Amino acid sequence: MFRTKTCGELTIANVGEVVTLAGWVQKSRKMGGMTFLDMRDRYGITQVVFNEEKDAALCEQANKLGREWVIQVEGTVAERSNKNKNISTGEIEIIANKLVVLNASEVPPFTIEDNSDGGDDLRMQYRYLDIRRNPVRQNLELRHKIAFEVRRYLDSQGFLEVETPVLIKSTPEGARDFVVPSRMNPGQFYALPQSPQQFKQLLMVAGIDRYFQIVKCFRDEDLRADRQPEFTQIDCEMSFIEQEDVINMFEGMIKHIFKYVKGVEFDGPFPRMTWHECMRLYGSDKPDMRFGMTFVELKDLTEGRNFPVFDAAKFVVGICAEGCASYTRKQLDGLTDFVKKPQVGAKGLVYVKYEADGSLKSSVDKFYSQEDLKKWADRFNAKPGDLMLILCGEDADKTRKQMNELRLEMGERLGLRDKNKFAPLWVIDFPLFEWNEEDQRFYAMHHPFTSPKLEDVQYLDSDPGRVRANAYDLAMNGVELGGGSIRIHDSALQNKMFELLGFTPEKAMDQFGCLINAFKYGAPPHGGLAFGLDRVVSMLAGLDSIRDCIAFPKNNSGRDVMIDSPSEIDEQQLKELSLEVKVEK
RNA sequence: GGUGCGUUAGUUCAGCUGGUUAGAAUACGUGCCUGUCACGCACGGGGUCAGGGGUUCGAGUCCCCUACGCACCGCCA
Repeated sequence: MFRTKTCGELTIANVGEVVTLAGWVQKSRKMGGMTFLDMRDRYGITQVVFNEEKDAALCEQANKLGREWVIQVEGTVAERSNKNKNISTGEIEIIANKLVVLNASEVPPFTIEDNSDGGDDLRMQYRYLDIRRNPVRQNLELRHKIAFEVRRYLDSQGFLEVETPVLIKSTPEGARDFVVPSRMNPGQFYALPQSPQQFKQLLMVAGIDRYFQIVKCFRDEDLRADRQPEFTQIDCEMSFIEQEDVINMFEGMIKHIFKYVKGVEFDGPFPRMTWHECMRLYGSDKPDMRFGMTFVELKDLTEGRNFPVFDAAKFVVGICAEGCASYTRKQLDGLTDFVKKPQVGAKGLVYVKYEADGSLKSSVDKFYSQEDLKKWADRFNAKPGDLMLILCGEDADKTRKQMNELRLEMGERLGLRDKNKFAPLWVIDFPLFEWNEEDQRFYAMHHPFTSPKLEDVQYLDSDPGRVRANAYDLAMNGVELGGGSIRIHDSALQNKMFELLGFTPEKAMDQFGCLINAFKYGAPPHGGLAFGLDRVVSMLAGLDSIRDCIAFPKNNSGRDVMIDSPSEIDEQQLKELSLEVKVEK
């Protein structure tokens, strides 16, 4: 037997037992004739003691060990004279009587400790060493636990986990597909699924009325801290349900996860807000609800005072930062620089300080009287000591987006984005279509199978932009955790949708023919949603990047720096695949 | 496709206005040390300053290009 105990389980209760441990050398401390060895495995750290006086040869052997060597130690559990309160095994130590080196190790390129000295890049290159560290391993443990609780909850609700294919058909709508050449069908390609959307709807037609799958999805788009080319969805679909049923079922799932994984319970049902309201109050469809600072519109109060910037603007919007009237010139300049960054894109920032003495001081004093500013302050519901920050612009949507950035920045600066606070929000009533300026046409905001609200069907032809969808997202702390919709199950309505989206019947048939045909054979009313597992895990772990909860993630350029992929393939492989490669420089 | 920041010892970083032999911490090695647990002390080895070009009497430092990394915008139904 390699080991009788792990490095994390021995306590004062085991004193006197003879045990065998196996693990890695975390560190050794030589104190004259005594050597203390910290031995590590997945479960913890146990101190092993070697004493020159008792066994000089064994002690000498121990002194030769280096970091990350794999060893096996047999010894007796003893109570320590000096206890270490920081670790669970800190009350005991092993008096070694036998030491076996199972494998030596080179000096690792970074320290395998909770606070490693290694940078991200290096840790990714040696991810198998990085995962030995507690913080990384704990994220993987959390991920496992969440996936486990998802299965436990959905199983208890009668859901069936069904695997769907990974090699499917490319559809040019939406994100770019990753494609895989088919050797047996020269010149033809599979695509990797961006989501199992069509398959899960087919499973509804197939009568699997409660389906889920924890499934890898692939999108060939540029990456971000919260976007990987391959990511994992908790993909779900239900039949004979309405939007309310879906929302309740999966609100239950999220609550279940938080309760059993994190010990967090939410008070009452999650709040809901329509998409339009979200955009009006937060300038975002995934607002961070951990703090206020909702938008206040001011255009009507700014007119007639000859301030050219506001007069020229079609839209004026502001937020009120509580207790920030004491902001210095430098801080305000910093905020102005922030909104002027190309990523935000505002031209400037107007501020109004509500001083403690009740006076109002602003960057537009020349144009607006105290009385004018008082009216603004009243609309903000501002109190003495508050700071109002105002942006304006031609385009209300654009200006709101800029204000959203500023609001989040202020939330950050004021410490209002507490990682241990969780503020969920169902965003409902998304628009069905989204106008694309570049292509001068409507696109489905969600996907082409999303059903319109019954009462809005009348506007499908006359005013498509006005049509709301039976679509919903779950946002939390400014992150979109998931979203979904009630699907169309009526062929006539589906054809209408394709028509509005500019599909000819032939093109629709070519791309979605299977689903269209399936709908001829008794498709039940159905709908569902999908959560980003990586994002859910990151949320519970308080991570800034989903990379940290993925065992082997890709870097910013979509590369796996550990195995060095993607890579070129040899001529023979290309030939078999009937491919020729031409890389333009 | 674009913007910003970065690249100096194994690692994380400092290096000012261009000026003698490029530093610190940590890791590593050697020695001392019998209750350490971020052990301590002493000594030591360790550098293509990302690569290329330019400016200059002189470049880690200034300029340009390239590569790579990170964050973001576009993109992500």
